[in-house]
Amino acid sequence: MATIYEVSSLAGVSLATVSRVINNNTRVSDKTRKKVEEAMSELGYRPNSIAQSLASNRTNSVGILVSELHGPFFGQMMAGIESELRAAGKHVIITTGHSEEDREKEGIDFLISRNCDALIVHLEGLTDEYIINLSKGSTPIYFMSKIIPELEENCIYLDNELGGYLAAKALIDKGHTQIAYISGPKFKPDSKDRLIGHKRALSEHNLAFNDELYFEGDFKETGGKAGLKQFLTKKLAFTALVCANDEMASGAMTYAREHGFALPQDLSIIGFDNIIFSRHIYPKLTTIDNPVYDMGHMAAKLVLKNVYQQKNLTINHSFEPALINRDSIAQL
Amino acid sequence: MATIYEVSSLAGVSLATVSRVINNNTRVSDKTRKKVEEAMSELGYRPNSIAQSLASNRTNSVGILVSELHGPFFGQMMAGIESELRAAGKHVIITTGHSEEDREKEGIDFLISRNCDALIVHLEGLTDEYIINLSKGSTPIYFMSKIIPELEENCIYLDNELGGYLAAKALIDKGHTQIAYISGPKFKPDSKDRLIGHKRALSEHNLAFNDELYFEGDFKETGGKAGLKQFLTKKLAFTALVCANDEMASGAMTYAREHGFALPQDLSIIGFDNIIFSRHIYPKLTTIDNPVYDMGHMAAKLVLKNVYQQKNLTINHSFEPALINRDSIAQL
DNA sequence: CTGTTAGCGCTTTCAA
DNA sequence: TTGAAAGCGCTAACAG
Repeated sequence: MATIYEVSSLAGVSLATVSRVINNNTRVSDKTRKKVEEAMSELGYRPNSIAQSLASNRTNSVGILVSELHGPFFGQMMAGIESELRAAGKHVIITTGHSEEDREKEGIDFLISRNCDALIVHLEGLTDEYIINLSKGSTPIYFMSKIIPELEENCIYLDNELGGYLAAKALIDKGHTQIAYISGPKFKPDSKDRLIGHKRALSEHNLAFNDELYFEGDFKETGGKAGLKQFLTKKLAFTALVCANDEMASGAMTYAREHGFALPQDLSIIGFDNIIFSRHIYPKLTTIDNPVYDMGHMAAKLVLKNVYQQKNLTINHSFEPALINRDSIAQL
Repeated sequence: MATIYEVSSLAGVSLATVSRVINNNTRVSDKTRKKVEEAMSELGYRPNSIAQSLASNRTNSVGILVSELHGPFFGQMMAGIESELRAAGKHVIITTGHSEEDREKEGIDFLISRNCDALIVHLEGLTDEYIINLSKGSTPIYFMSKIIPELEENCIYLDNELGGYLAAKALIDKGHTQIAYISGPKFKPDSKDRLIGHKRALSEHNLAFNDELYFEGDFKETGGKAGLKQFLTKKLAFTALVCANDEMASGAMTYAREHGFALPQDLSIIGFDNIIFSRHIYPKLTTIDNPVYDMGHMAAKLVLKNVYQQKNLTINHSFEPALINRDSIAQL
């Protein structure tokens, strides 16, 4: 591989000049620039990005930490981030935290030790305290689907409360009054906020929240099954079920059908997230859209603006969920 | 951040010695090693990986190119690769090619210019000729779900022919003789091989392949719908449908149900890939397992062995698909 | 507008 | 077993 030296001697200019045309930032005369460019293409020269990084203290890489690499939620998120960053010539280094405190710590350390210019992370296991402390380090960190008051400027988040509200309202609007609720893990803020919104919708319509019809799930298929099972064995009366995400909704549907329910006539179900498959399951799932892809885009823009000084980027930190009407709610 | 200099002066040894303990390869006396380690931890020293890369000409990063970041197939693949590599202290730089020739080229260039030690790629748009030429470069490249005879040692692939065979056989074993087939894009080797296996199963059972009951799909939901629609408008008789992947199977199911079919009684459907959601759709999809996660693992091992000289790694290049029996095939 | 000259922080011969 | 010293390929003052 040709180096900058060879280019400079072939073009008959100095190192610095070649560097300038590579980074086309300072003024170089057109004539000189042309000479250099010719020399570069003649030698098939490509700058060594490692050397650039060492000298400039910038790696043009941003570290991403997600809980899992698979799964529709993170897939969309990564796709949103990567497409934006890639277009700006930056690359992404991706690692996983598996929603566990230790592995998240480790993942972040890993990324930081890799000299990423910035991090975009989706954290589920770490405490806010730890996170705030982390943010004092020299690597800027941005947070997906999370809001930490002290670090609000670094967060991109969804209005989960509104989402919970919309889901409940969709059911109420179709005449449902006995509504069961399968939540995500209580320790996750998303779960809490969605539930708060749910309760607000209920009380706005003078409906009481029934603790018997509440179950704490795990955001996975199994949680949906377990929750519905519990409601059913307790022989509770309800016509509708809100699941705090689509995966649980899918699990609940499967369980319901296995136990003789006709869907949605015997039981209306609404999910949350609008993952790609929600329209493939049967009946097509009515759900709340969670614009993760867009949020990924926005997180990337935030980095581009703050870390790479890109101009003219409008940032908005808060995203709104929206109801996606499909076939899983029956009119009562 | 402390540098190696500070460590060396605090420990009262030379640069070289510190470097040796970092890379704990050469012999350093226990006493010296201990002194250095103490100095390192006292300063909170962490080697600068960029500088290491520049000096050693190794970046400890492997580039991954997938068609898409979302989608269950690539998610599993990346997860397999990342977990193995990460455990070895390597990191992955991920980018996308969107199945298009130009973007795949560009993605590979991008990764190479990033000085990756190796590449693991899933290519769909590039010609074998181009690929073979690429392999002559200095960055070793490994191929997922692909077999290029000249580069077989660098490929990890599935026996698609066998998969196609197993799918057809599953149907035949349940008494089906009129079988429709929705293929993936013809230009993809996977599509071709699956079809070949399908035909072999047919002829082994003295069944003729009916061209009328063949449709070239796109490996997406829409392909499944379009294919089934065509068969239906032509008013062809068939009791079973094989779809060359699960996404198309899901699309076909939706279409069938919208047109009054009871599944699987009126139409048996089998998919291919065993993506996570195949067990969530209704009826639960009988399909052919494609062990992408394991294949990802293996690709990572291949890199660890060949590029990072890790020992004791058994490599096998070829993987076998297997039938996953669920509920979407009716006994005739 | 262009060139000179220090480094960036580490690895790696080569000697001792 | 340890140290000295020469880079790795580039950027970024600074000077001209």
